[in-house]
Order: sequence, then C-alpha cells, then structure tokens
Amino acid sequence: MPHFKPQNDDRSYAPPKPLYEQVKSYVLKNMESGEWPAYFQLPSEHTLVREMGISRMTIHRALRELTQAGYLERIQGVGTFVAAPKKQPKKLELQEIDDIIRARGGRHQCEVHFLQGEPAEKDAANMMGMEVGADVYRSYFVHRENGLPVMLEDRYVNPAFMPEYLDADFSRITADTHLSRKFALLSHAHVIQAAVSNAEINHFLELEATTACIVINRKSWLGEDIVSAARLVFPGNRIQLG
Amino acid sequence: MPHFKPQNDDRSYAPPKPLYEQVKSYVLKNMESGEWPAYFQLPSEHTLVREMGISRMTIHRALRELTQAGYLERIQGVGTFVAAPKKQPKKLELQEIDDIIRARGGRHQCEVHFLQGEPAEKDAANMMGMEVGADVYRSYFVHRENGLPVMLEDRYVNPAFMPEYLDADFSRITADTHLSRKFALLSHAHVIQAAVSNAEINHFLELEATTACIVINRKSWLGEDIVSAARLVFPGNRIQLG
DNA sequence: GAGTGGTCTAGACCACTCC
DNA sequence: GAGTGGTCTAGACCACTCC
Repeated sequence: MPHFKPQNDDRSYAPPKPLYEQVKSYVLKNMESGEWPAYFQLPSEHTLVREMGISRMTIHRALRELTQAGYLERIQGVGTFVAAPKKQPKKLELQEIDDIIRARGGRHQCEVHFLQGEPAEKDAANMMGMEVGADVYRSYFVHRENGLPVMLEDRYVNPAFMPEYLDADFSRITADTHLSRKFALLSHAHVIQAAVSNAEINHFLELEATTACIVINRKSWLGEDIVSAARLVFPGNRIQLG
Repeated sequence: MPHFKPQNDDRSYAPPKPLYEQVKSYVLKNMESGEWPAYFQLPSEHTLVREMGISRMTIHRALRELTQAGYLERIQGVGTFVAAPKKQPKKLELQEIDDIIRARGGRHQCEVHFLQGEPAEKDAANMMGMEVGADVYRSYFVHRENGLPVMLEDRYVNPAFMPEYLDADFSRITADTHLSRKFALLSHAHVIQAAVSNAEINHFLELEATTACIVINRKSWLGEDIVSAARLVFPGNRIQLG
C-alpha cells in the first residue's frame, strides 16, 4: 500500500476506473510482480481500508470478484490468500465457419451437395449411437469464402430430435447454428486430426494436389443422446483455426 | 413479487441462504417458468426494493451477478432485461502431451535436442515481440510415447521472465507445466494449422514419408508481455487431440 | 425532469478461527 | 477476546436515457 493513490479525473477527460477496479488492478499487479506469491496472505480488509482510504464494501467487492475469478482464496475467520497455482486449462475456441470468414472480411456461401434421409450404414450408426439401418438424415455441404472452398461438412442428424432438418435453410444459417438455436443445452465433443486429402476431398474442396487438412469430428449431445455428428475438413493451405 | 417472502431461520436448523442468493433464485425461477421470457424487462431495482423489502445494494448485487453470469443484460438509464439466447461457444481443451500419453496408458519421455541462449533471429523476435538480436532462450524437444515420437516442441522463452529456464528438468515436467507453475496468471493464445512434414520434421519425428501434421502455435502471455512461444508439431498418423 | 442502473460510504451484526 | 471475512442497510451522488 505504500504508494497507492486513487486515480483522479480532475485534470483528465477520461473518467477514472471505479475504485473497486483500481483495487483489483492493485492486487493483480502485486501478484504479477511476484510481490505477493502463491499462498501469500493479503492484508486484511480492515488493513486495506485503512491504508488505501477506501470503504470496506468497496475493498470487499474487489476481493470477492478476484476470488470468483480464481485468483484468491478466502477463508472466513482466517484471511485472504493468493490462490495456489493451478495448471491453467488451455482452451481453444472453435468458431463457426461463417463467423471465421466474416471476421476475415470475406463472404460466406454454403453449397448443399446433398441433404436426405437414408438408412444408417455401419460408420454412421457407430458415430450416432444408432442401429445399423435406422433412418438418419445426412447433409453434405461445401463452405466457400469468396468462392474458394474452405470447409467440407459431412453431417448426420438424428431425425427423432430434428425432424425439420431437411427443410432448413442452410444458405444463411449453418447447421451448427440451427442446432444451437433449437437446443439451448447442447454440448459438444471434438476430436482433431491431421490427414492428407483424398480424391473425394480434392474434388469437393477443388484442391489441385494432395494437401494436409485439419479434420474435426464433432459430436453434439443432448444429455446422453447424440443429436448430430459431423466431420469438418479444412484445407491447411487455406484456413487456420484459433 | 406478489408471493416473495424472505426465507427465515427462526425455526429451522439450516442457516437461510443469503438474501442476494434468494433474489437470484427468484429471478431464475421466473425465467425458467417462462414468466420472464427472453428480452423481458425486469422490474427496476427501485421496484424490487419496494416489493421485496430488501435494500437496493442487495438487489443490485443479485442482478449484477446474474448479469456477469450471462442471464441478464443491463443498460444504464434504460433497464434490466432477460438476455437473448446465445450460441454456445464450442471449446476444445488442449491437454498437455504428457497427460495425453498417460491417459492412453503410455509412457512419456522427453528428449532434449538443444537448450541454449541465442540472439533472436527475425522469426523468433517476431513471435516473441522482442528486438532482433536480443537474447532469447530456445529449447527443442521431442516427446515420445513408448519410444515413438509423437510431438516436436520448438520453444522460445523470454529470459527476462524465466532466467532459470535453461537449468530446468524437462524429463519429468513439461515446459508448459514449468511456466504454469511459475506464473499463475499466464494466458494462452493458439493457432492451429495442418501442414505436411518437411525434412526437419521427418528427421526428428522419425517419419518415413511425408505426413500430414497438426501444427499448434502457442503464445503464453503475462499481461501484455509474451513469456514464451512454442510451435508444437503432431504427426497426424500417430496422435489426435481432444 | 423522471426514471434507470453504477458506484461508494459508514456503519452494523454476524459466523468463524485462533489463542 | 481479538481478528478475520460475509452480509446487509439507508443513504448519497452520479451518468445515462427518454420524453
């Protein structure tokens, strides 16, 4: 606390950050600098009130928000501590293809190659957790960025959950978005692989030579049930993720 | 609010939930029942104060926490609204290579090919946000599963943040884990690509032919500063992620 | 000007821990 | 009993929106 001074806006045009944000920054700064290492006990709320000249409710809000965010741990009757270092989960957000394209300033188009009901073959039945021969919807799309194919989407959908799938409009709304809108509680599991393109992929993605591709297998669950499974193929020379 | 009554513990042994939790439950209950659908404008804080007999700070805390959690949207001067249904972000968790291998029941080994300080070349300087020619640590590891190479890790580390990097033990603890343990506040950004292996990759990963690989570029940030940048190469025929 | 949410205070009472 | 964090209040001032 020796050098804390609340930010003042008397002479500046930008409004100052709220006091509780200033307290949060102050705590994080001490953590980043190593001044307050893991397991370090912070000054008590009472002490911070006195030393920073800020009311206890405001100090408390700052520390509570840092605790909710995982930076601190608080024990009633004992004190406030810098949280033990936990391995940060390294998460990658997989954006929708149309969002990726729009974020790059491109124009997204979706070409429907087929869209039909069919009896599930062994692979499809396996992926969808259905009986071989059961009715399944299958769609096969090529997504283009300014005309150039950037993703192939080969998708199965369980007709029991989405009987209207075959009548949906995929030119403006992706299949994933249709699913998300219908099922608010949908969860997803992904497997990512690299593979070289084969004749099928070369044809639909209009690749001139064998190309390394990212292949994402995505299953979409509603509780215990698989609503949809898709294989997404991205040519490595045209697109990257993340 | 017609039937809201704060929970009372006069005759019960369990302590009552705090008032702000009771307000949160009350709001969520109205949302779940459909009473307050998406875009519905909630009663104002002032109205809730009057009707629930709870002070404004407590009402405010409840609504603020529901807003942070994404259930509500608040606009100063206008009001509080039930949030629009949003598409679920699709996240992929990138596990550490040693965790992946152990999860599959394999034995993980890390082979250090080099580990040294060097002046940053243009690419390295670029990735690390450093000046060309500045000192940078570089490590080059091959990770093996039961003897078979499954990942190449080419990593730069900023010596200013981790002067002890060159003396670390990488046989039992990955570089990423070393970094996570030292810096609790590390954040990561990833770019994933597919590429075919070149002579360097074929050599270190002991690949017999050109192979499609997943390439992850991971940058690890401490605030505004890049602490480390790594290129991780996974041969597509030996490993998949997720 | 009336109504909204955003912040902040000074005080209070409490449950809990440690000695 | 002294110190800790958890909650709650009644009031204040403010920025912002809408009319």
